[in-house]
Amino acid sequence: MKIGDLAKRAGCTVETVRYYEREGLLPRPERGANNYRLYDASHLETLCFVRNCRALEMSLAEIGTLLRLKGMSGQDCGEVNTILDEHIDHVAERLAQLHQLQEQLVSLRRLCSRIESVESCAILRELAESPEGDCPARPAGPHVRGAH
Amino acid sequence: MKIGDLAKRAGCTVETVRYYEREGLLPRPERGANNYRLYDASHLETLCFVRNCRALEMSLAEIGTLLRLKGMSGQDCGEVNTILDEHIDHVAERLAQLHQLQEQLVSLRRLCSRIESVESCAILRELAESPEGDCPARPAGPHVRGAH
DNA sequence: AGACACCCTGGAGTAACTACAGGGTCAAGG
DNA sequence: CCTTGACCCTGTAGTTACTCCAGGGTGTCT
Repeated sequence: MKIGDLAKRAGCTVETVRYYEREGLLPRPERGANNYRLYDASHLETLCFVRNCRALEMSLAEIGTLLRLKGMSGQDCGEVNTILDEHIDHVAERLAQLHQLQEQLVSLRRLCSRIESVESCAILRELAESPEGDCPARPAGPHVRGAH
Repeated sequence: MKIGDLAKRAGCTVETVRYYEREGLLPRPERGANNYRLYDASHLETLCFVRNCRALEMSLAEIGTLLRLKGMSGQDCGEVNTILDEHIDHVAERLAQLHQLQEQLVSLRRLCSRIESVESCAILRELAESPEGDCPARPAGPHVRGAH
């Protein structure tokens, strides 16, 4: 099958397919007399593998490692499990970080309930504060320490 | 003050300060006879503003807009609130997405509890599945549809 | 005079694509 | 036979928000 068919079946663009080939995630396929790439079912499987991993937001480096492990028959899948566990931890950390961020944003947003002038807007004032009392432009205002 | 002092007070690197200047977020400061940049308190305030916004993961484009609004005295802060609301929505969407991702990852991980060969590992099999039954390499295996 | 810390400019590198520009190939229709 | 349109090719540049040099100048201390 040609690159357009492959891409459609895997749900990505032809540019992405060529990109994966350049990055070494997809083996270089045969070429027809017209220099078109010609793919078979195993290419499709590999591409689906990559796209599924990307949908789970793994990095291409992680996916490359998984593909190498997948190809080493006789090997056990302990490393696969480890990579997945690490990725799960990574996502958990990012989730915690975003939760905290969301709280900070919401409490910042509450500082200005009604429309005021930009000079008196407590949001803008809060955002101009220095990390450790170092921004001397506005000496000391009402300000939500602990919110961030 | 010199760029190193400014950067230290705002908690960032000198490269980042110069980058913000290039991007138009920080006004071009005066230069000394030695061509060194010379900053004052208002530069520090602006830099703190940018860094605080970045800590809240706003984009530099959003921050630029906020800075322009902040500078237009006489203006009301309705647009500021709108930008913040949109950013909060954006973070909320990302949070929901990551929650779903985490569930998918955990149920994928459960497919392989003990160490097996890479040929039989259900994680690797699941990851090779096509989006719509299109990957014909392994005709039909036990497989957790609905997990993703 | 030398060592060291700081400053300058300009350019390359990061992740994972996306979007061309400029060209070739192929099948169908007029 | 010619054209149109859909596909394919290579190679390069752009995206975000920095980070990290290379190669050079400046300022202070000993």
